[in-house]
Amino acid sequence: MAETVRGGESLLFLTDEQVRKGIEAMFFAYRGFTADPDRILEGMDYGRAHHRAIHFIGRGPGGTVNTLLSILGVTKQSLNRVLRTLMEDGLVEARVGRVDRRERHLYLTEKGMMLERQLSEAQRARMRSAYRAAGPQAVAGFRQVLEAMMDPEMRRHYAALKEGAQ
Amino acid sequence: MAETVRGGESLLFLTDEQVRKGIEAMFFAYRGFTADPDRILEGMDYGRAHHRAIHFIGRGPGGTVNTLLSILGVTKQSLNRVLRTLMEDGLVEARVGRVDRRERHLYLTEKGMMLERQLSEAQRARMRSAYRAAGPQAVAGFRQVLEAMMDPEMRRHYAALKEGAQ
DNA sequence: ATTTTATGTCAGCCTTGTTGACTTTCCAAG
DNA sequence: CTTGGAAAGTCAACAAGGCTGACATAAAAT
Repeated sequence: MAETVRGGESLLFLTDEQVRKGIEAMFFAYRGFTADPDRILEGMDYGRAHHRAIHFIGRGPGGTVNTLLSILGVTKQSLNRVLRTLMEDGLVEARVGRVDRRERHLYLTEKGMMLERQLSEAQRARMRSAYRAAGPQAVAGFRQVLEAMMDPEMRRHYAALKEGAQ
Repeated sequence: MAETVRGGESLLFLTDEQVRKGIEAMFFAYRGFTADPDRILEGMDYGRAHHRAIHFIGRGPGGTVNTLLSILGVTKQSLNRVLRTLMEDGLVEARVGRVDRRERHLYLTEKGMMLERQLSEAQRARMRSAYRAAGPQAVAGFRQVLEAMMDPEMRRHYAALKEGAQ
C-alpha cells in the first residue's frame, strides 16, 4: 500500500477503509443517541417525531411553524399531526403572531418543559459521558466533522442555534 | 458562571450548552449522512432499510441472518421483508450453511455489489469531504466520541467490523 | 425421542413520512 | 377596497418500515 503524503502530512485517514469505518460509527452511534429518549417515550403516546418537535420548540421558543418545518425537514402535514397531539395534550402552545397574525409562534407549556427536560437529560447524560470519555480535543474534532457533513441549509440552522446559545 | 477545573484542564466542554450543541450536530449531520443514498434509492423500489442490509452484507459476506439481525437491531420479520425483495431481485444470495444446514449465509451477487458500490461511493464522497475539511486530528476525535456513544453491543459489532477491515 | 435453534411466513398493527386537494385567515399591493 | 398570494390548518389516501403474535419447517443438540 502506497502511503500518500502531502506537505509531510499523511492522508491515510482518507482511505476508503477509514471512511467506511466513519460511516459505520455514525450508524451505530446514532442508535445509541436515540435509544434513551425512545425508551422514555414508549409507553407514552409519543415517538421520535414528538421528541424532535419538543426539542426544537424548547430550544427556540416563539419560533413559527414554518421555521420548525424547515429545521425538521418534514412536510407540514406530518408536523401538523405531531403538533396537534402535543397541543391537545397541553405540552405545546401556539400563539398568534402580533405583527403577522397568520403566523403561529410555538412555546412549550410548563408541562411541555417538564417532558423536554426529562428527554433532554437522558440524552445529555449519554452525550456527556461520551464527551468525558473522549476528552475536549476529541469533542472539538467530533463537532468539526459533523458540521462539515451537514447540508448547507442544515448548517445554517445549526449555526443559528449556536448563536442563540452562546 | 464558575469555571470548573480539575488538574488544570477546563471542563467547559461538558456544560449543558456544549452537550446540547453536540446533540443538535448529531441530528443535522445524520440527515446529511443519509441524504445521498436516500436520493439514489428513491425511484428504485428500495429504501434505507435495503441500504443497511446491503451495506452490512457487503461488509461481511457469508454472515448469517442472525448476525445481520443483531447488527441491524430489527426483528426478523422486518429484515425478512427486506431480504426477500433483495433476493427476488437477485441482489442478495442466501447459501445453506455447510456445517450447520439451518443457517443461511448471505452474499451480494454481482448485481448487488454494483448497487452497494453506487450507494457506498455516494456516502463515502460526503464523508471523505467532511474528513478532508476537518483534518486527521478532528477525525480521530470524531471516531472516539462516536464510539463512546454506542451501546456496548453495538460497540462489539463495530469493533468486529474494524478487525475484519484492518 | 424430544427439545431447542435458525429461519421463514402470514396477519395485523403503529408511527411517521409522503402527495394532493381544499379552506380559512389575513397581509400587502394595486 | 379589492384581490392576490402567503401562512396555516385539515382531510384523505398511501407507503415504508418498524412492531407483536402465531405458526411451520428443518436440522442440530440433548
